[in-house]
Amino acid sequence: MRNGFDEPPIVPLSCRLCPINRKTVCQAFEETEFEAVQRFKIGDRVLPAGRHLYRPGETCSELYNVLDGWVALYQIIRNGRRQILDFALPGSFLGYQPDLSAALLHGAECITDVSVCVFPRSPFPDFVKENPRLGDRLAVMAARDTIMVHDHLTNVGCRSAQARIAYLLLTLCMRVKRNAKAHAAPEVVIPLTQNYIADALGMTSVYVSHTLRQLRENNLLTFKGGKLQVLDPDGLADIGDFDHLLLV
Amino acid sequence: MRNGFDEPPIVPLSCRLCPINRKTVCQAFEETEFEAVQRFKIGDRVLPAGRHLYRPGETCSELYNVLDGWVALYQIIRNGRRQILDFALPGSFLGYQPDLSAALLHGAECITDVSVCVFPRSPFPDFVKENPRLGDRLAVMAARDTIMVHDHLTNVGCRSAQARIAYLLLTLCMRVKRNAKAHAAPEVVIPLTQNYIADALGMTSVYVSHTLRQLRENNLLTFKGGKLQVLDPDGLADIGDFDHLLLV
DNA sequence: CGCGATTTTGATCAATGTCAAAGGTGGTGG
DNA sequence: CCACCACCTTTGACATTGATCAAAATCGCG
Repeated sequence: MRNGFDEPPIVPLSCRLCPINRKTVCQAFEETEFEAVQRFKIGDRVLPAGRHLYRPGETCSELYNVLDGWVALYQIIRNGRRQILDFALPGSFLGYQPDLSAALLHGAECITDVSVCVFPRSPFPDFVKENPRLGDRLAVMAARDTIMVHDHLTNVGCRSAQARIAYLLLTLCMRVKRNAKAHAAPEVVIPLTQNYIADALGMTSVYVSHTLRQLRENNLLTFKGGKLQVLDPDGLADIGDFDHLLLV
Repeated sequence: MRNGFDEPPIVPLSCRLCPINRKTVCQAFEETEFEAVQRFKIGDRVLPAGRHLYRPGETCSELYNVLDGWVALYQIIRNGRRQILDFALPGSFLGYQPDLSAALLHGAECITDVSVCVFPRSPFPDFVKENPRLGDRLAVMAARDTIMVHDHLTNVGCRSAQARIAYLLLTLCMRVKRNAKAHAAPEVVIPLTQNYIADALGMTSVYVSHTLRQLRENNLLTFKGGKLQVLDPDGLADIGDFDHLLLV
């Protein structure tokens, strides 16, 4: 009903078997407490690519754990430009903010088909009070988000176009590999169009295309059809002056 | 001793009388609990302008509540450029991150003389466990920080030089006025050099100078010696396409 | 096969950076 | 009280990056 679309069906899933229960807010719970979470959650939901979980300025009655897929968190300003703030991957907790009943300042758009686990929003503060470790866990996750946005901001503010793209792709590459642990595929799936990359990095999609060609012509990488091949990791890290420090 | 300087002396202050005890993490405590905070804190400290609370890559044994003054949070990348992530004002809680024992990824430099309330770092997680509302409060504050960085990122990524500066100054103006409640002074103190502004907005200080002149010549504002006069609030909000939405 | 969305390419232009030098400003010590 | 120094700001000429516009090529999909 939200956004004028029919909502996809809700599919129940056991929290105990949830593939991301150690990565998201649920890490705050012991194995034996999962049934409380199970009772609290509304269910699971699948959204097609292009659908919005919520839009900037909306109020929302839910909170989301990303189970699968890629989500873009973004803001839009009056001049029409869009800034992508972060790409949310499985394990991200979406929609949390200081005042849960206030309008959301950012939006969340599904880049791929996405499945989420849905929490009800208004009872959430009480749920946190009943589960003290949850507050702690939320703080840690929010602090982690802050660090990621810091790095993103530094990328946008301090680097050239080539460096911005190199850095972004390397970072995403690391995140994807960390999730899909232990397989050294030559190709990494990064399902972004050049337009998403442009909106994330504060540039235009045609300049992204131009810059990607430069990187390709220097045999640093290949990026086509949402698949990234890093041909020269060291060269690319050098271009992107990627510090290898970040473990985020 | 840190940074090779002598540390300024520590001055004890009553938490109950603390001017910012309702704004920072301490908001989690009841009036009657303040003595626990008082026992936990190390003391207060005054640092001169230019001094660093901590630098990127350092480990740190403390956490800080800003009592007075302006602090720049920043990152530096290999090419030597610096990105200012946020300006911390009284009430900010500095140094918190997901893994407290890890090296800090950003630095904190005093823009003005600054006074802080100092917490010990390693006992902090236990302190949070003993005071469940503190975890909650930390989460809220971290979420608030995330929103502020989101806005900052959008500013840097989406706006022109004029708009970036207009937006930043308006935002800071609001924050300052909110702190020093209820006096409609014609001048607002924003103790930043053009270089700080440049590093915050991903531009050079000479272009900041140039752009400030444009704004001044259009009778939008005056900014000299760290004092801002907004001559044309509506015009400035228009240039900075400032949405008035944000209540952060 | 055909359509919409995405990517590519090239030409041109505007915004911002770079460099260099001159002016201001405030603080410190004599 | 003055002189000096460090730092900040201003200015102008020029270089460069990245945006804009427009059109063609490609891709994915029904």
